[in-house]
Parts: sequence; structure tokens; C-alpha cells
Amino acid sequence: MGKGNKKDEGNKSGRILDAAEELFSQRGFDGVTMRQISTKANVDVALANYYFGKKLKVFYAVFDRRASLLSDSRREVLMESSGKTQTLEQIIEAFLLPLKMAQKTGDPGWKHYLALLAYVMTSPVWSKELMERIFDKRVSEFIDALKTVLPKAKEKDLHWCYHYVSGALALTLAQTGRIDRLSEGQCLSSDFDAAYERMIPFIAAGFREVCS
Amino acid sequence: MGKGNKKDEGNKSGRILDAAEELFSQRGFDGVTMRQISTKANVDVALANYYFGKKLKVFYAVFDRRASLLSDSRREVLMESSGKTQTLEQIIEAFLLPLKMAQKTGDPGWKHYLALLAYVMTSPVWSKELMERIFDKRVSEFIDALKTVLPKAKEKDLHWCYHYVSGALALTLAQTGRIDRLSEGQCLSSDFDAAYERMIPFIAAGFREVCS
DNA sequence: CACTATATTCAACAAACGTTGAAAAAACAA
DNA sequence: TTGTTTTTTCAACGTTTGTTGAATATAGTG
Repeated sequence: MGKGNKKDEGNKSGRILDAAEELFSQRGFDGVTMRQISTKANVDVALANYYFGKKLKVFYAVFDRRASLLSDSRREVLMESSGKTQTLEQIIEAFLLPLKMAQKTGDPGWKHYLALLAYVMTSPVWSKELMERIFDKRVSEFIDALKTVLPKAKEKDLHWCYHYVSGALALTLAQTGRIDRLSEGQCLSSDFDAAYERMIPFIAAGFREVCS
Repeated sequence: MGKGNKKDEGNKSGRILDAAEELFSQRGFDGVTMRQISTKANVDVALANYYFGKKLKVFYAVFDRRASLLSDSRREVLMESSGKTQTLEQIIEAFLLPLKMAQKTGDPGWKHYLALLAYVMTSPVWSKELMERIFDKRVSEFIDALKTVLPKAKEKDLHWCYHYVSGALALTLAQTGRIDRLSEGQCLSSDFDAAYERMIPFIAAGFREVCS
């Protein structure tokens, strides 16, 4: 059986993941066929099965490949800044930074992955099994950090406010193009900088209002 | 051919839509088969085809059935309150009210529909063709109303802030159950009242911060 | 070289898919 | 009643689906 867990592989498993990543991010798990993936990867249909066994495992492999990178990066940024006295804005910025950096690489793979993350976050079926494994732990750390600057906050309020952050973030990552249309071209879904720039003060003000 | 556009139909087309609504809201368009729909509706597979012609048309019919009700309700609420001097909070509340009311009916069909709406809002493929038809017009009216209480706001800032609102709302409607887990049961995805209650001050504070 | 393990292709399977035409049943009109 | 239209079921169609086992090619090792 295939191993497919080395860094710089001479085989075509990476191309399969790249193709699957792009397709899954746009059409979701059920909207993509193994043949579409293998065609885009310029590979025989059977090869994806050789490396991953099942379609579901391809999906998991795509999700996991960058999930840990993102989650680890989040942990580092949060750890690094912990201890210091911080503002609410700085904590939020630290939480968003890894996503911003992922986008900034210019790698289209990361762009597709962020859209896939949005798909998973907003899906009733995938949210549970996939977000729990890797991302939920970082969220708890984020909320703990928020408590230090919002000492009066009730647990319940904090979680609902994080829920709004999560939603705003998910729709941004999804890049649906709707804001382009509504704003008649003044705003662009692809403009992550513009999205983050305003998101930080927007969210900070919301937290202060509800959790002070 | 089937007509299926009367109010209280003696036929089974309504049951097909109900079943499709629930399934599509949970698994998306491609994650649901015609046979799953007809089985849940206790109907032969061919019947859905008799009424709607194609699977895609079933999806459209499900979406359209309640879309107009929701959009009309939004127009009424916004029109009714226009002219009067309003607070920012009142405008946001008016925008959210129809969704709150839909939830309050207790009709599980509405609950499923709101989740379907979240699916459509966050999907790169469906967002364009479905949101544009019915909902985008109401959003423009909402943003116009916001301008009256935020006269200094730049167009770009307003649209980005609405984008955050839209995301927070979509994740709420999706009812993924993630907040239940993260908060260890203190918050519930199904508790729309709790979600709206905090969403209004959260959003209002965000708008004031970014658009003043 | 020969030997072995890995990687890739080929051809095909059974199952499930959306969709269809014709037959049967039910509702309706005279 | 009879005739007509609408609704529902039945049985099956041609495709496409995910997946597999065997065959072939490539890379690695001694």
C-alpha cells in the first residue's frame, strides 16, 4: 500500500491532493467524483484508491494536510504573546494572523484550503468530526486569552461572541463573491486584507459591548 | 404535467418538498439522492420527476417556496419602520426579525429551511444564482437604512460590515452544533433567542466602531 | 546484471444514480 | 353510468459511481 507521508514525494499523491483540494473546496464532498479528481491531477482513477483507499480518506487527507500547520501556527502565535499584557485587538489579530499569512503566501492551494475550511465549518455533518479533532483546542485557548482582557465577561456571552467571529470568518474564507455583487465591485471577496483590516475593530467593539 | 402551485394541494408534491428540504439542508444538493427524498416522503421515485422534472428543479422549488415569504416579510418590516427616526439597533433588529419569527413558528420545515439558507449563503456555487434572485434587493434596502443613522460611513466599510453580519447570521442558521461543544453545553445552536439577543448589540457596536 | 518493492495503468465489476414511458389508480366532469 | 384528466406506481433504461485485482512500468538495492 502507499505511504504518502514523506515531505518531498516523487510520486503523484500530492497532485491528487492538490486536485481534490480545489474541487472539494468548490463543490463539497459529494459534488466531486474520483474521476474528476484524477482527471484534474492527470492520473489514473485507480491511483487515488491506491494511496488513500477510499474517497472519504482522500477528503480527510486533504483536510488534515494543512490543518495541523494552521493549528500549530495559531498555537505559536498565541503562546508567544501570552504573558505580555495585551489589548483585545492584539489577541484577535493573533487569532487571525495565521489565516492571513496562509493567504499571503500566494499559494492557490492555501486559498482553496481556506474555502474548504469554510465549507467544513458551516456544514452540519463535517463540523463535528473534523473541527473537533484539530481546531477546537485552539479556540479554547483563544477564549481563555480573551478572559484576561475581559474579566467581567460571562462564559456564555464569550462563546456566543466567538460564534459571531467564527461566522464572519467562515464567510470571508468561503469567498462566495457575493460582496462583490452587493457592493457593485467596491469590495472584493478575494481581498483578505480589506476583510481582516475591518474585522478586527468590528469584532473588538462587539466583544466590549457584550462582554464588559 | 403537474402544476403544483396551488395553496392546499391534495397531491403529494408538498410532501416531496418537505422531505427534500430536510435532506438538502443537512447534506447539500449533491449529498441527497432522489431515492432518499422519495423514500422519506413515502412516495415513488418517479413522482418527484413528474412534478418537478429534474432534481435541480426540486432544489429550486424548495428554495423558492419560502424565499419569497422571507423576503416579503423583510420588506414589510423595513418599510413599516422607514420614515420614523430609528436607532441602529432597531434597524438591525428589523432585519433579523423575519428570521426570528420563522424560527418561532416551531415549524420544523422553517428550521430546515434556515439551515438550507445558510448552506446556500456559504456555497460558492449556489450563492450567486440563488441569493441574487430574491435576497440581494432586501440587503441593499437594509444598507440604505443603515446610512441614515451612520451618515459618515463609507460605502466600502458598510459593505464589509454587512458581510460580517451575514457570516454571523449564516453560521447561526446552519446550526452546526459546534457552539454546544465548545461551550460544553452552556450555549445551544438551537437557541436562536440567545443568538439574536447578543447579536444585535454585538453588530451595532461593530458598525459604530468601523462606520462612524 | 537480477531481485524486489513501489508506483502506475488497464479493464472491468456491481451498485446506485437520474430519468423515462407506459400502465394503473384516483379524482373529476358530464 | 361513461369519458377525461390528473395523479401515482411499476419496471426498466442507459450512465456514472466508487472500488478492485491483475498486469505493467518505474525506482531502488545488492
